Amino acid sequence: MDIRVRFAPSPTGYVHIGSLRTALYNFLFARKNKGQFVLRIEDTDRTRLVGGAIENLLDSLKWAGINHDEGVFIENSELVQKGNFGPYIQSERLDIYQSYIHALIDKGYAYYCFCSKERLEEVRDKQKSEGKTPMYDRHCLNLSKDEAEIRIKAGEEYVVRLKVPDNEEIRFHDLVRGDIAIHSSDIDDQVLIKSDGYPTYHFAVVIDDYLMKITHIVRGEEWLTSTPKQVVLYNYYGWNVPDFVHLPTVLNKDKKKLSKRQGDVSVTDFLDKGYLPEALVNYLALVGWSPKDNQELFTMDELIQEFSFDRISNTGGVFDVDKLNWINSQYIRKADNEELFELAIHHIIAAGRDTEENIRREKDRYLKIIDLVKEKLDHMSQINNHLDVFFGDEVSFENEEVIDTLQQEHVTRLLNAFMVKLKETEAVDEEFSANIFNVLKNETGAKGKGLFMPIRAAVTGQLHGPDMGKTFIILGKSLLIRRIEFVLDALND
RNA sequence: GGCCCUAUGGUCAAGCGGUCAAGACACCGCCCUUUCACGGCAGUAACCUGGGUUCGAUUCCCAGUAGGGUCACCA
Repeated sequence: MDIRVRFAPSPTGYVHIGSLRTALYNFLFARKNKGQFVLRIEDTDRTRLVGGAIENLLDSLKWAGINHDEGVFIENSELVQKGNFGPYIQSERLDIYQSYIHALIDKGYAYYCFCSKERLEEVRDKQKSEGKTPMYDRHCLNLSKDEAEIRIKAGEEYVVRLKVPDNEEIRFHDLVRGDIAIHSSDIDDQVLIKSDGYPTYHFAVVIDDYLMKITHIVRGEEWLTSTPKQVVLYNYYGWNVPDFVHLPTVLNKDKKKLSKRQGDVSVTDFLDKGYLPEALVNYLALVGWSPKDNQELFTMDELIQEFSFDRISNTGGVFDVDKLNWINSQYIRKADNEELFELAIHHIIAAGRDTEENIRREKDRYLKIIDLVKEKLDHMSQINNHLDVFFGDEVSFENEEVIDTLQQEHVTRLLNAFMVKLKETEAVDEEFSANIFNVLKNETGAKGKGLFMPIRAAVTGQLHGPDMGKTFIILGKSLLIRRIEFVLDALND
């Protein structure tokens, strides 16, 4: 049997990082087993729809390199659907759900319910106050078919509910958690069709997974306890139950489900900060799954090669930004400077430093800077922290220590000597950079930190930073001269 | 509260009856670098508790405890 899996988000906004991991695991499993990966849109809650959410979702998946074979795609900024099991958007499958719900009602496996929301509320409140688990009291279970039809014709609002079997142990197998059994008396008579005619998740997911021939349902752990409801449906229809794989939750530092309040949770948040997609995917793969050996850095192909459900852990994992940063920094160091430049542009503009036009005009210079500082970056938005040093005639002193360094007695003489050499040289090139400190040492007698630090302080305004010689070359002769002039003036005042 | 899942260092995690209980991130120290970073080396730090089963439990079973999930006409 061909392996078929699906990722089935609802278009209610940004893509959560946990969802991305679910999509990733589905994708890896499909690729590893030469199966099909379907993208289905679950938009049955008409009240929570967010415009543009599907496009955003598709963009995020594409950015991450998680590609599907079937379902909803975007082409020439139009949504299109591909595959033999469509439509892949649930709101376009209403007639399908209707026919399947009638089969259920006819067999007595589902029933009409006319209870008002107010009544349901009352029943729930009463049950809660008695310390019971709130559940539908089956008030409408025994309405005759005739009566139901009369009330429907009269225009009364209704829903269709699942008739959960009495006194039965509902069992299913999960590839991560093993055998799970829940007693039917703990399961509510779930609404299957809402009063607006749309199906609920629990109904639509079963119909669609069946019709789309899904073999493995890989989804978040939050679905684990509602799985029996779906298993009941499979049994009523006489369909084979697919394999379930419930993934451990991605948690915050406080071990709660990762949520927006506590920082970045959406894929676009990470894109905006300048994380590389390969790095995010690499890190995410490692929260909840581990390889056989101790490998930490994976290409997508390597992940596909190594991935298997039996190495998924069964405990929720905290999303550790420190480790993400480490992985991202590894990728940045290996990345091509051109690629990093394109990424950096976005952040330099966002920081209000310069226009795209100007940045591109100085591309060569930026490429050298990036090459020099990329090993200091966790993510590309940090590029801005390293740019001041390379731009502007004036030097801003980072702190008191810098000023103390420059106010040492020998420094004016040292800087003047440096100035002379700068003016003498044709260009500040590698040769100049390689020799200048020795020359200054011989001429001024300054040495060690007394030589090196004042120059660094004068040129950059800081006491630490990238290699001095390379910095000289990037700055160039004229800019260096203007800066030394600026500092000498400042020291005179 | 009912039901379900889970329990190894601060974090991710390996382990699947007998190990001095891996590795990575973070942290600390040293080396390299006349700075910072990178890199290299070393270090601190863990099997939730109590009962069983067993010659022997981190590993299997039960209970407790703790954490998480779920109890909607949301997914």
